Amino acid sequence: MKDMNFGRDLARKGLRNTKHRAAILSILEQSEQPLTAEQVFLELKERGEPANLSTVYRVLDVFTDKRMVKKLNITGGGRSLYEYDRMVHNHHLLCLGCKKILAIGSCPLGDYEKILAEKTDFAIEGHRLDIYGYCPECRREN
Amino acid sequence: MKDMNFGRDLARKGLRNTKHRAAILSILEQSEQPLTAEQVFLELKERGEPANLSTVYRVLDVFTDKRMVKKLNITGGGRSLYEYDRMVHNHHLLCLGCKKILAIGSCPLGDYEKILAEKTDFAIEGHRLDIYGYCPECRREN
DNA sequence: ATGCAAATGCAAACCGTTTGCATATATAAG
DNA sequence: CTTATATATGCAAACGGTTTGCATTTGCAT
Repeated sequence: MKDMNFGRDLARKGLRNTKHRAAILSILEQSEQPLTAEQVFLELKERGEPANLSTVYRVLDVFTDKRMVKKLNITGGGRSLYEYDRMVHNHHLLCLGCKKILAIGSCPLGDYEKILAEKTDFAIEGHRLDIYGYCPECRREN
Repeated sequence: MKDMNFGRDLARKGLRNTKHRAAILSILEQSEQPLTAEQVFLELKERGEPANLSTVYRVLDVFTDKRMVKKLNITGGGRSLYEYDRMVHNHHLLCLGCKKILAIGSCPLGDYEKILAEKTDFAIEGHRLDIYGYCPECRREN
């Protein structure tokens, strides 16, 4: 967080340092929540670095390829979310009321994957786990 | 499986017994794999009960509402899959090679959800867990 | 400073899915 | 069995998020 140098991060990944890319990376790095492409697009406008929506998609794609950003499909259908990749394995807890998303650092699947690999003879590469429920605030409200 | 009466199942759910609905339910019930709307559409044609694609979507929606079918978003983006709901909690193991999907009856998340509920004060309602890897056949091939 | 590969803007295409409306059909009432 | 009516279907058009082709601009190596 402190003293981020996104230009250097881009160069390290072999990417050109453009203001849009630096801005998008900054937006995602600073966001508490994963963001949609459109939210990134709108935030760029607010920051005075307006970009075309297709540029936003292209940049997010590149970042995803380079493992700088994670693309999430938590909501199931429709739109994707993007979050800054802090290089930790995590999952997400989604509030069905206010739709807020909490990142969860722990993962209960290590042993299970081993058991599953034995049982099925699959080479397990990974998993997706999202958990949903109602957050304390939303529980209080109804 | 034996002696299925889909017309009766439909009536029990308050749905009219049409040939498309009975056929779609039968197709899903007999399928080893979850199917896309288009696959259902094509199979209907093969069975001599051709339906419009929008009808297929509407029927799948109704079935999903009535909990006769589960709508899956395993692949992340793009298309949804539909599977006959056998009323058991399950997860899916997807082969990244041949894309086949295995249903897994076991679920490792019971205790974890309790712990998470305590830690976060969320009321946990459910979760989504998909696991991916390479099946025995695909492992052998490369 | 300059040349070239890569990034961007713009508009149009894309693809899975949904919708409005006219017609056809299943079911309940007589 | 017939009829009335609510519901299901077909068709074509719209939709929403995302992608793409192409002309223009920009970053960066030289």
